[in-house]
Amino acid sequence: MYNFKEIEKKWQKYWEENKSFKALDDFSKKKYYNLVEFPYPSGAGMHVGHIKAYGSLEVISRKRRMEGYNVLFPIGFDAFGLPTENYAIKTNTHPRVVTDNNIKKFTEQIKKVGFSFDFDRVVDTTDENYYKWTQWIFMKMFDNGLVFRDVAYVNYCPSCKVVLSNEDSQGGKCDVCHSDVIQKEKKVWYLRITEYADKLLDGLNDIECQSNIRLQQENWIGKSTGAFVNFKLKDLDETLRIYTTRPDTLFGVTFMVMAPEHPLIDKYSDKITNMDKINAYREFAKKKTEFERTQLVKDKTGEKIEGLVAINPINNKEIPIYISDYVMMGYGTGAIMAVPAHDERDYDFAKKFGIDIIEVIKGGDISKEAYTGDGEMVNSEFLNGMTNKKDSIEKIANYLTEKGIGEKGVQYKMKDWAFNRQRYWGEPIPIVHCDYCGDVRIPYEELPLRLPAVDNFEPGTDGESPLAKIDSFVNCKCPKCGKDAKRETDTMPQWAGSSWYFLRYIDPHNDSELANMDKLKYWMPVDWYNGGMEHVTRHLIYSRFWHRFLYDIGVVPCAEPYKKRTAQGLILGPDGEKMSKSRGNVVDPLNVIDEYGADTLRTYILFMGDYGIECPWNDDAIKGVSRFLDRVYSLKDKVTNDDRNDLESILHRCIKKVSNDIESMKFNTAIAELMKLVNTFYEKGVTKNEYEVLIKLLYPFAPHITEELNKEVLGKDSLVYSSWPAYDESKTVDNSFEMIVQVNGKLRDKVVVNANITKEEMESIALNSSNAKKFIDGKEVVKVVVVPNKLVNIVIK
RNA sequence: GCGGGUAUGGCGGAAUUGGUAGACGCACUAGACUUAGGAUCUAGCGGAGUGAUCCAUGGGGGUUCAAGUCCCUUUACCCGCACCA
Repeated sequence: MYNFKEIEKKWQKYWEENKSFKALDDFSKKKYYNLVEFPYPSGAGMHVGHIKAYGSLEVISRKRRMEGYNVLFPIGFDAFGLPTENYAIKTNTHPRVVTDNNIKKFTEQIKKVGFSFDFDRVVDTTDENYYKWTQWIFMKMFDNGLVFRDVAYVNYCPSCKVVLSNEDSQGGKCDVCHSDVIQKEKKVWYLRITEYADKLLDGLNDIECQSNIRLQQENWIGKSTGAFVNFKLKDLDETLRIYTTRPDTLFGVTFMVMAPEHPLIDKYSDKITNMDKINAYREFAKKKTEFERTQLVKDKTGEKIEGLVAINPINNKEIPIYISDYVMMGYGTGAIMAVPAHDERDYDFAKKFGIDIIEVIKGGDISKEAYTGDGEMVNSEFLNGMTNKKDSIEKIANYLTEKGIGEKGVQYKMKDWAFNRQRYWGEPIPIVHCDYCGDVRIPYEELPLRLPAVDNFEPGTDGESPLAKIDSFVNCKCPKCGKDAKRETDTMPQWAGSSWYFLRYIDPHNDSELANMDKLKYWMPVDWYNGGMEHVTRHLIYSRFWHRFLYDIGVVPCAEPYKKRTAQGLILGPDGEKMSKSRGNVVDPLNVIDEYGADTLRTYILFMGDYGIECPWNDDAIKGVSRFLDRVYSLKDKVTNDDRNDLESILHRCIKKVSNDIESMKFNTAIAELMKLVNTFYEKGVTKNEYEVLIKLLYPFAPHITEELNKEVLGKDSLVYSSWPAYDESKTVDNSFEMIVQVNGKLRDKVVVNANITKEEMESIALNSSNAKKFIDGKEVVKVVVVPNKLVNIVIK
């Protein structure tokens, strides 16, 4: 085996000393900005998954440099967050120390893989010169009315003792510890991300990405259009406001449902005659876990609210009101008009509680089930006879507006971003609570608002931030009135720092602004962003939101930060299961580098399968790649100074295939093509020029060995800024091809023929081929199909 | 329930977008060189058959000169969202 240890060390040193991957702020050059999701520097160090995640754009970056681009390919660390804090608590070490150690370890490991990152632009979200600007953005949002505080039911993890956003508690589980999230009433800070819902939705059109990435974001934003309708409560000066996507079914309403947490219930508790039952039901609903709620979908529960009756504004009919947990307080208005004939949930509920079912859309059999399809409107007075859903909705919506009983409306599934965490290791929220002035942000000159030193990082028993115990931090003067005030002691969530890091790479040491506008104009937007699918409904949404906001206040030059977004598939353990410590199937990349070298590891990870799809690790298969690189190395002794052109078309086809495959992230077939080329060279010999092509095409995957061979065999300096091989389309075709002869669609013969043969010639050669003749003889030839440059199909009877 | 995806040898995976199914690699088999091999090289490698051939891309049906690829239908698995009104 070639001496990869020596070679890899040598070239890593060379690149570092020559600052080979430094991105230049030279605006005259054509730029390319490749971004990979920066790692969380955990104590476990680098994972093979990191290498796959960075590997794609590593290859693209190396190729782009050879294509003459000024490439920005940065790396940094997303270092605030719970795992570090928990580790700090466990080992009684300061999170700063833990973070510094982990970053150091990670950096060493990244360098050992030979990634071509620009290490002069490293950002660390926990560095005060960085989080100063995270706080600055927060304050700008505060100034622009995008930050508010509210008492609400929020996702709360009882184990981590922390409030979670919707994005952090998907599926009802805590993102960090996976315990069941409960709903707790708390006063929390929110970022008004819903105000950007439409912009985030529209912007998706400007991002080149796989359809599932776009779709997931669309679903997460969850826009629906419909109408709000106000129902009067009988004998009360009160309206019950509901949201519906089908206002045209208003004549089919036979009951209404309020969420258990709906405020009108408490407001009119004196009017409600069965309040004891209602309260009992609310208790029952509260106790249900997310799991139970989803399991009992068919079996609706609820209670009729006695004493409150609604009036249908369209026909003044009296409508009973129920309470049920199938209506959520967090969506729409927390109350619905129920149309059992045309909604499955309402149907189930009506059947169970014996409520009338009125058909207003023809087409189904409502005695058996709800009909949710389209059809002719009936029992609906002025809507009767209409068959187009759009038209009937439009008509009723106009009617509602005219009569002042409702209006068109839009709803989103996405909710505002619960933004505070009761934890130490995060950005302090730069807000002061003053008894006289309310919530006041600190002056910009006071940034950064530093994290104070503490001894104990444990949150308080009531889920209080550890910062609350530091009097010197908490007690301060109100920036507005100068009286005694108290600082906010919660910190920002993990996702804050990562929502704008790609901007800081552009100008990482700027201490007067987030980043210089001229530099931003040059580098932004990010040309290509690769990362994990798991961030599509979190980081990707958040960072697009922040960037859109920064665009609106004129800090960045473009609305959408990313031009193109791709995602890699997971690397599974050798057993085909997700890698995890508890399963014991984790592959340590450092061990692989030790045994086979970084070039083999990098190339193998991209060779193992379709880049976008998960694929199990295979300890044996890596040997094939190791063998391949060995064969490339040994080939150096076969290189001749000859001049020849019999491999010309093979070479040009190979350049074309490898170039195209890299661009479409089909790295596995690109590498397969290079293996084929090496096999050809072993068979037919190789000249210096041909060898150079191989070396250059292989370089983005295996840079160390190719740099070495480039120097040793070709006597050239470095491949970093050499040129990417070009191919000539006209030279990719041979002057002869293998013509396929089929009889009734079945392969019967192969004949090598001249490339510029006519269709007639092809036909006659096919008809006269001895193998085909055996099948044709004695039969009638009905038809002959000729596909130029490919095949002839003889149809017989 | 809704939305999206996948199904090809013993394994990971290819297939110019309707035109030679199984590229490339692993594993395996035989041989060569070796004191030795977890090294290297040569040959073979979907199934059946001595063979010519036949069968084969989850199952069934269809369109076509030609289907892994298009259409209908069915099964299994994976992923995302989930009582969103």
